[in-house]
Amino acid sequence: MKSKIESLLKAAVAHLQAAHQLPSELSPTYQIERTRDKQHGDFASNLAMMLAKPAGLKPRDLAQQLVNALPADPAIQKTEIAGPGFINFYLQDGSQYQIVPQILSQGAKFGHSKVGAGQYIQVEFVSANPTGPLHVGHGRGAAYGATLANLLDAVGFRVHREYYVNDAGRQMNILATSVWLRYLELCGVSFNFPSNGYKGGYILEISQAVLNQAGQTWLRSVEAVFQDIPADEPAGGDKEEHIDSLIERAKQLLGKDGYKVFFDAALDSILGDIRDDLREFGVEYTEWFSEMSLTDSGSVQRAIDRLQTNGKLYEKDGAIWFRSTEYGDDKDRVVARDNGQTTYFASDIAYHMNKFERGFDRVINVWGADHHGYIARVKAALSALGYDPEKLTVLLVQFAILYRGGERVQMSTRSGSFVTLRELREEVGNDAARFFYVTRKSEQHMDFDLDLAKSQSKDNPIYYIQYAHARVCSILKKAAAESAPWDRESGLAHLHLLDNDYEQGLLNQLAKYPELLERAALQYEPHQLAQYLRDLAGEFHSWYNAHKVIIEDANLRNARLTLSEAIRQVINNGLTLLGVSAPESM
RNA sequence: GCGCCCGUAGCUCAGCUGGAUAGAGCGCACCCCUCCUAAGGGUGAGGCCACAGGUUCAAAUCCUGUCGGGCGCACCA
Repeated sequence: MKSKIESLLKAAVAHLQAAHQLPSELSPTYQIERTRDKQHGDFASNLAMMLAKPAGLKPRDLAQQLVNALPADPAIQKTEIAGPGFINFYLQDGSQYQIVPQILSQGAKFGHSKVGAGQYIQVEFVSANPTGPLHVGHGRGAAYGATLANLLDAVGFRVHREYYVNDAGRQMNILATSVWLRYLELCGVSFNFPSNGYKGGYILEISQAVLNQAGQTWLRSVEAVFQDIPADEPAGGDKEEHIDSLIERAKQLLGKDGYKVFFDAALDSILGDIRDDLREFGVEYTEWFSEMSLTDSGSVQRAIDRLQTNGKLYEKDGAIWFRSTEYGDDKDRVVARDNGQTTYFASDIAYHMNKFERGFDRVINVWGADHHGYIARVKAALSALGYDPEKLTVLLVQFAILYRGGERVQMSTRSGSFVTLRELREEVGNDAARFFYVTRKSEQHMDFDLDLAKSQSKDNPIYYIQYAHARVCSILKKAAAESAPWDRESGLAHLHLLDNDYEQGLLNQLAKYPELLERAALQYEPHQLAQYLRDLAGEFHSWYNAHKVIIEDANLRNARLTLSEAIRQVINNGLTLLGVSAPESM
């Protein structure tokens, strides 16, 4: 409907331009919105106010000219000029009912569109280091990224969902070494565990698994392990030097194959756990992209060479630096350390180069808000490589703060007392977790009330929406049981009987759904869909309480059953995009 | 100190990419099931949209500054 009105207005503008009443070089943006108040008709446009100045006319006078030039259309009953110069459109009586047969015939596809025009878009999200289980912070990124990808899919983009696996680099070495050290402890060796090592309980489980499988093959004496290793921090040394030396010692004592046993055991176990966790959370990926593959395939070196060729690198203090300040970054960044090791940032450059080489029309990164400082350097790298940094959008997700019993749940990575995503899912359920995570704007700090997410009452928006869905199912069942089953044809033929304010409001709300989806997708704001569903469920519950559906009058009954089914379909479609189930009974 | 995000009802948050009287839920005070699931509905109170300037026919929305909160500023990942 909006696009129809837009084309009418365009025609009017063109007509006035042809008559030289408007300058010909105008390229206005056509804003047509649904009115909030029925007194202002069904749709309104502010076009006359926007064009008043360039046209040299008073807004209301221009509005009058536009209205005069507007082609007649059967769907428009009348237009009015109101307020400072709004053009209000009143739809032909009866047109509001058209949405119902549309919903019924399109079913699960209702609301989908083609605005994405098949553009190839990558959404990279979560990408947590495989050094431990996902925690509740990652959960928000997962829910947000997955829902965003679903939305983009629904409006016609070709979506590639990707998880970047940081399986290379120092943290992985610390992890592998930690597993080996725990293994040594299980073999009865006694020593002080490095303060910078990974201490979570899951490490011990991996060590135990290696022990079960390989026996004491990789047991080395405490003397061999710790001889000439610089002191750890509690002993007055440097914890970084300490752990780095232990990593080297592990590689040396275990050999390439032995070290790989621990490295792979750690990676496979933790990454496997992350995959299971996300799958159970309803999050699926097109691709799990390995950082190691970038090094192995020479992409990292290739990216560095390309920057070198473009004159964007220089050497200082033995390290190789990238001139990111040329592109607005705060300072230049190191891509290769003085010990020859390439940095994490170098991998990141190669990864983003790879993304662009794969030919995505658009690339979206969903990052934790604590990474915002990296945006400038990554975009700088893209520019320096000769790509358009505008094609990359980085969306930041703020952390969620958990509350239980009105108290903030304390979390800290250092003490290991963080709440895992799995614990959250087990406590509140997948549906509530998925929904709660996306009810707020992603860049908004969020309070996650665990008690509310668990409560089974109208206070809990997810139950409230699911209950609306179940209620419709229940009505349809009840109607069939009372030998007054829903007659779809009769219902569609008598939609005009739906004339009270509740029903009119519901029809209007349903008609908004396709526009809502499009906006939520293009603005990358899944929370709009969550809000919408809450509103739709609310209007449905009010109607349900005010008017009975299963009544004697067969025509009105069927019309109401038809409207109910349309509501159910839209709620189902929306919940599906959110990754939330739509139960038939509760 | 510099950069990014955020300040809307007592609380948690929307506010349709600048529009016509600022919305919802919770909480609070009342009310509604011989009636399709009360896991629901209704009524009421509650706001100088942090503050000060500016742009505009029009600002919660855009710009500048101030104050307040969060997060970043490694040859770590």
